[in-house]
Amino acid sequence: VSRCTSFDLTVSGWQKMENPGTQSAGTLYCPHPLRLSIVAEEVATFYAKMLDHEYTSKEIFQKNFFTDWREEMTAEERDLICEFSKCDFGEMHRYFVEQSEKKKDMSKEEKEVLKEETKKLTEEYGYCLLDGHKEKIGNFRVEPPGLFRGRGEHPKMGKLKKRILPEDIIINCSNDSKTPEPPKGHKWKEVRHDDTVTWLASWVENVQGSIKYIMLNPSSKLKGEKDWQKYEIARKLKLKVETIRKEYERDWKSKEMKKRQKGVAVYFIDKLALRAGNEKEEGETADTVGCCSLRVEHITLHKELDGQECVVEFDFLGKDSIRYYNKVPVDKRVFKNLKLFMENKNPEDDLFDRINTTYLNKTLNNSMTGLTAKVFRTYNASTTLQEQLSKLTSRMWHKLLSYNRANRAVAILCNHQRTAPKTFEKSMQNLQQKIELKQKQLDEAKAELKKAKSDYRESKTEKLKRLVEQKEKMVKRLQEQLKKLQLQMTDREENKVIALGTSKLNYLDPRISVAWCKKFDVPIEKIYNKTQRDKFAWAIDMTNEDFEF
DNA sequence: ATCACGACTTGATTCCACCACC
DNA sequence: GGTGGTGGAATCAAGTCGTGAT
Repeated sequence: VSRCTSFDLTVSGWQKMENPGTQSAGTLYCPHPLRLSIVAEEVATFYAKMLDHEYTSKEIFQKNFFTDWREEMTAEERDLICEFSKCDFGEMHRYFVEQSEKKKDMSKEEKEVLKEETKKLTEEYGYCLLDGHKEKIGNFRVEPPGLFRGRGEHPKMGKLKKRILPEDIIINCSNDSKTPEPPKGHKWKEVRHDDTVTWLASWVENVQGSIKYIMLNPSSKLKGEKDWQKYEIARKLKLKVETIRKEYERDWKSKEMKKRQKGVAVYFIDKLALRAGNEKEEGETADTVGCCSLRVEHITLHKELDGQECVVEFDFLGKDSIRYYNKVPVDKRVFKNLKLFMENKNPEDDLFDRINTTYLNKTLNNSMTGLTAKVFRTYNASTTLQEQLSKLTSRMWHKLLSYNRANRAVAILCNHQRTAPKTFEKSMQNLQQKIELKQKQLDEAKAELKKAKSDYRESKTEKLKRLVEQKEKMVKRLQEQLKKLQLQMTDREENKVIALGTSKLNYLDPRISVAWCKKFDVPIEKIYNKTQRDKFAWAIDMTNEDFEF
């Protein structure tokens, strides 16, 4: 813990203390400033830094923060500071705003020095040796203390995430390697030599009690091999999927309710690429669901909707509290079953009350070794990309736009969303302006062409003929440019709340993209940036244009 | 069957450096 | 030369799924 500066936390509403007691907690006046102990001050700064963030205004966030903050206070501070609403973090906040201004105003040279320092750190700590190969580490820094920000309505938002000390950290390295030295005056919690796992270091995080790991970068051989395996299993599913579909269709008629539920659940997972939906501890996390944890309240059945029969309307919060909303026409038998599953249940009851992910995965594994619910997502995503690419790629279209569209189809399937960029509206307006300008130019060019043509009809000179040709060319070029801009506009509009990155990185067999690039003579750099090329090096190496997922 | 835990993948958001544009 | 827009990297939360104890 280091004190960068000393703040005065302004606390109002108390009378002057005659003798506050300790040296660290200074004199408190009403409503004058209070000097905090180092530990309490640091925690206070965590909050102060976030002041203009929306979640600091949330009651749960404030409550959790205040409770944890008070635990870090000295007894005296705890006596003085008992009401959150009377604390003013303004001065601290201003300090950090100033700091970031200062950082921005640093000279080029100063920035260069900093850059050099981080580079040195990366070189020293950012790599490890695995089976004699130097490999990049993904996250080689321990997570710093701060306030926990969960996603969605997280019951633990605002809680203090404590500082991790060497005494909390387990090091995992091989027997014969040189054990990394702990910082001076400290010891590691443990040094072990477990070659059945891939992590290099771990610690237990205090908010959720979960284990955090230091692991290798996706570019490493270890991760690459795993990635390749994943896609191979998904390809195996492609060969087997018709049989599996017949299996679960049979389940829809089973006299065992459990089997029926399983059959419908797998149908959803297959058709809609839903996640498995493990059960979660209530009150510990945000209330989100996946397939197996769907509740009655998350679906609405429509015998008929918008001219379609047997429509299921899904509306629930999935991973990261991202809303899944979809209206899907389903098989009649599925529809009937759903009705049955919902009978005599309350909205908050489980839709599939007889099954869970463990059971579901067990039966999937019986159908095909290695098959689990998530394989369907990978399979579905990669197949969709391949289909869309062959459907959309044409000479007429800009190839990258085709790729984007195919990628987008997958992102929509997987419900990968993002919050629209802050600058979205503005950049759309700019584009719109460009389009209008281009349109005007085109109109003018067209008029000129018309005139040139009529001139040419008047007197058929060679010169005028060339003028007509020239104007025709001009119109054509402008038309193309306009079309390109409009396409770009559509592309951007369609991408407003869709995130392409996740599917590209985790669901799309890179060999599909590599093969497509080779087939259509698109440089791989147009599709994958440097990091991505490193991660997918295995695929770039082994794939030719004939690859089929 | 149920549970807790451990390891690993997947995911949105935030941060930051760079580059086109004025 | 400043600046704002953007893509890529970093961050760290939140899933999936397997294991082993009860």
